[in-house]
Amino acid sequence: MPEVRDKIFAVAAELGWLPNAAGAALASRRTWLAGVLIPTLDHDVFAAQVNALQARLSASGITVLIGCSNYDLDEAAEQVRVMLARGIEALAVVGELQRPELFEMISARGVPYVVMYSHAPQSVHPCVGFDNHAAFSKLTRYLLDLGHRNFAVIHQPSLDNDRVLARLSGIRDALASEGLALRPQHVFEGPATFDFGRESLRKCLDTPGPRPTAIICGNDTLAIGTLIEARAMGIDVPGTLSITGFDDLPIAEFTSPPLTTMRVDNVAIGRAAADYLLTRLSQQPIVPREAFDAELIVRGSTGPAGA
Amino acid sequence: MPEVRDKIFAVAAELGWLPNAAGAALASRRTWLAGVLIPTLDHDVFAAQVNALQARLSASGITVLIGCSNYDLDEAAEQVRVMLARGIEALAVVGELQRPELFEMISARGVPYVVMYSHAPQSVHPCVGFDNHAAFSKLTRYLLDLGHRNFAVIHQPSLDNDRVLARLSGIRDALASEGLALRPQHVFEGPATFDFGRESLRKCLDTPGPRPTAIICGNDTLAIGTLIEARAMGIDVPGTLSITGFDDLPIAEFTSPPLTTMRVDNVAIGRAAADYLLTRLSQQPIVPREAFDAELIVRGSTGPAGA
DNA sequence: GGCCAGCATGTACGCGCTTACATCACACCT
DNA sequence: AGGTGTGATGTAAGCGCGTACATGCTGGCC
Repeated sequence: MPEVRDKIFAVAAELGWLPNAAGAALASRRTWLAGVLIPTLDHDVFAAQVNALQARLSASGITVLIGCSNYDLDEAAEQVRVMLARGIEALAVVGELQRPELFEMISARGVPYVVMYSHAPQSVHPCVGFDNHAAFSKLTRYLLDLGHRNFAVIHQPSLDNDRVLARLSGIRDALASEGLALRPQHVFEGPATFDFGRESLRKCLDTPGPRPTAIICGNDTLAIGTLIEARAMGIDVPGTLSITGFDDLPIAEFTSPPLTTMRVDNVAIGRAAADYLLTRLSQQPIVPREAFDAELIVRGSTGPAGA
Repeated sequence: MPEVRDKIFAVAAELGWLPNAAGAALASRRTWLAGVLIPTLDHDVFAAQVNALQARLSASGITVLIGCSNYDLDEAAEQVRVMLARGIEALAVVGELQRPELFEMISARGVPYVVMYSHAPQSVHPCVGFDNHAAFSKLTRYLLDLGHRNFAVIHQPSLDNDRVLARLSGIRDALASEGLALRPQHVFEGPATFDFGRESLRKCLDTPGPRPTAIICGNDTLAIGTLIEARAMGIDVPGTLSITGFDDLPIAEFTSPPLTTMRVDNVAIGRAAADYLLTRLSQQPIVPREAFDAELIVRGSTGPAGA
């Protein structure tokens, strides 16, 4: 009767007793803890991933420790250090651009890990995510096919951020394939806020020389800011200016005009990351890396160049 | 030289050693763990609070365990149980409507706790939040002063949710003070999505009898959905219909018309909750409950009735 | 020079649990 | 009837730390 144990636990719980996890961890050398390292919870994208990952792992009885790096690599490594000290048995980390010691620490302990969100084809790490470079190439390709030749980019801080860096090079490579390049004055880097999008558009249009006919934004927030400002300035979108975003926020469908953007299934990514770690934990054969796709959602904010 | 210890730790860290938290916890009877229980990470409001709380606590060397109840009271109690088993030394929980055993468990262990986000004046629990009832009374009062007499409400699920319940009664009480009441056909309860806002507006206007001149929405998402649909239906906002939200999402400023809503400083709430727990943990005298205020942000989506 | 206070150093116990192993009882087979 | 295997039950060791206490040492004082 193995259920006896459960009965004991049930009655003990009624008496207010709970097993002490520290004792159990020490004795069994199992903590049932996993970690997830993200830049911040303040982005829907990461919150959705973490939520899904946590739901999956907690269904398997494992508790997840959430660490926020605030986009700081040293902070990220430090967070992993404390997670390791707490005995995490698996780790999911957003982005593969990390201090080397981060990966060394977890490898030295034989802790299975997975890089979430980004997926560089030639990465040395197991990844569950999509190819940022390919996604932005596809997006740029779409605009090129629409006849655009003059581009601007408004993007979030690229420092230490492989996702943003990959997106930029995805754009640049697609342009280069047509012999085109970005004018430095047409590249704006700053906080991912509505205001930065607005302000960048104004600066962009104030720049002497040929105006861009398409603006690629690093995410929907920047794109919506740009859209707002374009509207305020009386600029015809997409008539004289096409604008794209990334993330497909729920609101993107309802801006005016509706925003052309790209969609990534963050819930699926979080779930897949959890599943990967779970199979690693159960010593089962390693499943091949899952590559997600960023889907282009064409709406009203983009159109033919010079229409 | 107490710094010797630090040197040892530093050199040990270089060798790849990390202190085992389970061992430390067992021996010192301190886990340096705190918990936070929220409905879901998928809402900016909670994500912001958790982010702030975590930042504050982690600065004091304490790790926070995040539990998501998915708006399920049993799940909430279960989450607290596992947190307790893991040895949390403090707990912040969103909402005071919880299974009694939840509070019993933490009280039995003498674990300090605080209710976040909501703040009922006569609550038996320490609270760090704002008064949902008062906030929606204020909002309703504002609309009444604008001459509105005919209201509709579109709100999120109220089951087991003290915040939503308090909001509804705040509206009802304010109306009652003018001898008014809500027609049941003008109250719509459903998921907090754009779509539910849109669909509710359509149903609302299809309802025979006098049409409302003002619609109070449970949050900005519902309000924006309503706004979108009103626009699509060619309804003049605020000319023939006033619409209000709650949360003051960044986008609220940029809808057309801009959304009248209420703002709550969720970062400050998270921080204050952390501070409260920290002082309780340090055995210092208990500071008085902090009551936050929901600030009314009047924008273009509201105007005089029948203007 | 001896004594003790004060500090540095060393040692061992125990936190609460898991688990491997020893013990025991029982039944079955030869 | 004795031996052996199976399963139930009991026992004790030890996981990796913190800490309280014992021990050793040094210096200052009478």
